[in-house]
Amino acid sequence: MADSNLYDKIIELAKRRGFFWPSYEIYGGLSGFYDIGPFGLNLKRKIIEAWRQMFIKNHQGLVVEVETPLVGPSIVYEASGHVENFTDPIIRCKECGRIYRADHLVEEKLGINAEGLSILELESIIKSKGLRCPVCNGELEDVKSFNLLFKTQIGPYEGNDGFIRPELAQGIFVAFKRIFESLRGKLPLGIAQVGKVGRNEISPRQGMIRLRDFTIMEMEFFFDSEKCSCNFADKHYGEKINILPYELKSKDMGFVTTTLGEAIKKGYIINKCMAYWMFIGKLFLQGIGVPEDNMYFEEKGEKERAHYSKQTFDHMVKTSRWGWVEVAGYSYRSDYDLSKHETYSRASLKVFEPFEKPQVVKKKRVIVDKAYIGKVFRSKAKYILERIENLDVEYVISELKNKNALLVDGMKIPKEAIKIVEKEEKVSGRKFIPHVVEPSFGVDRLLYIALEYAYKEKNGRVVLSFPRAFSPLDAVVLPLIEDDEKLAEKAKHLYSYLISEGFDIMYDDTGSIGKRYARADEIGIPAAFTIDYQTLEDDTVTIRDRDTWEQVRVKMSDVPKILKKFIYNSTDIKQLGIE
RNA sequence: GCGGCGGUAGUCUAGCCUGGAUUAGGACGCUGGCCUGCCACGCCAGAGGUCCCGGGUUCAAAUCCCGGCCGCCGCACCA
Repeated sequence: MADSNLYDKIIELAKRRGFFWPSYEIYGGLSGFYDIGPFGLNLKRKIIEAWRQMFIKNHQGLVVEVETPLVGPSIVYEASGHVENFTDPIIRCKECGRIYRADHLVEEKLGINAEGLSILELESIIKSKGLRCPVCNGELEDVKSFNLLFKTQIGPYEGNDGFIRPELAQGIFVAFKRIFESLRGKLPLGIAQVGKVGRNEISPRQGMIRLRDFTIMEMEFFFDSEKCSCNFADKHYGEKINILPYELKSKDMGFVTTTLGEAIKKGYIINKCMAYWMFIGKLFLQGIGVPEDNMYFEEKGEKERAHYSKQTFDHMVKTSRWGWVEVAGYSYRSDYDLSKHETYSRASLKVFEPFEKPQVVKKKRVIVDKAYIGKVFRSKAKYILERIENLDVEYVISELKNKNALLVDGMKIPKEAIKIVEKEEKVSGRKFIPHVVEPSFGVDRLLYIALEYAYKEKNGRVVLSFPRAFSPLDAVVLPLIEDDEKLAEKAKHLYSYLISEGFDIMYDDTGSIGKRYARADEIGIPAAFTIDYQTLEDDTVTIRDRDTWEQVRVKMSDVPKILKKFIYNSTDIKQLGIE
């Protein structure tokens, strides 16, 4: 895997065979954008399907999938903290063009704590102190803010700004209450989404690894933080996990291999739910073809984490060109997002949990003589009543006791107009904001990684040995000889038959049979059916295994059944033959 | 964004330093023909190029110079 040319070979192959390539090529290309071609899209679709299987279908009743819009109004991203935290103040040198973080520059050069300062404040400090470029001593331009959100305008009116979502999560948080209620209010609940997001990276590199427009697969897993109910994690405590906790990272150690149970017990993973989904994520990547030794979970330090996160693990996978690459992040977002949206939207996003038995609580209440207030204060009455309502009962009691009256904005309400009553109240449950754990995968990175792990060379030929279920196509149908109408007729019949059975099939009759096998191997097609002269006699065909190049004969009528077995049960081809 | 290196048919590349006889050469792939009874077979013919884009220098630019775009590496950046 130390072959750094592997990347070049894959990029070349991906372009030539139509897996993916840089977008807008005829206009010179545009950094951070990639097109995905026919074979690449099939593969991508299968990766997404596998994720759905692992995270959603295998957890029916616990995890659901939704779809929310790509563009959101600015208030949503103000609430989520992205407008504020996704922005860096930057400043550019007029002479050499170097760009600095304006706040960092002020802190370093002037020793002023610049945290939280606005653009204008930074600007005036820099101007008044005559700060210049620390490298070339050139004059500096004005401070600008750089936000990684793609901004757009909604409708024809200026000022009605919107943003392209930088993650899928906000669409889910905003719709949480509706989804939760429509599913009859049960926790824990996972809400998943697959879709495109946009992040206006300053300078994307690394091809498919860092894009400005890409597909992610996310799940927001909502649970009651007071009783972390992820008991389904328990039976997997013996499972192996490669993990690098932050405390070990500073010691410059590599990851450690331990068990899920140990990682929780030692406090490496602070939340059981998170641990469980990390385990599922591990299985998912193994399915794509990444061996366990080539992946681990790396904890992010406090400053490296996103603004919403209490703990984050990056799911790292080894690549030939870039070493360890993050393909997924697992964040403990606590109740950060729902709380923020509650504040900004003024909608209650709390969940109600009934007690087993309603509790009876004695409670003092302030009863105001509304008729008196109305008569005396007239138009101010409504305001006064509202104010009193919001006062603490104990405060009212002590005021009445000490002053024989209650003062509201200087207005005096006599003791006689206020009564304190003690009442029994029934409390039937508690309200709380659920906590959230979020596993989030980058599909396009996985697409590249699937290719890299599938790439093999055999006898000087390239073979993409995808796990069979992940191959862009299921099988290829080949007449042995190019120009034989009888063979062609049989082959086309098999071709249509397999298509009608729901398989993704390619038909290839051009060139020598060897060349066509090679071609299919390079695309990663796991099975090849060859129609030869024996087929004309007894209706049998050969099935060839992409990885071993072994062949056995099977009955033509059995082909769909056999192909299904071959692809989904990882069956050895030798067990499929007639004898 | 800075610095270094690079950008030539679908793909990989020769040519660039030392500007002109190069009609921009080759390999693979592609198309057609012949051939072909199981692993990129052979022979023949053919199509395919804004030499990344723009400007400049020059009688003349793929070639030299400047700017831009894109890619790789390093730095910076990467909620």
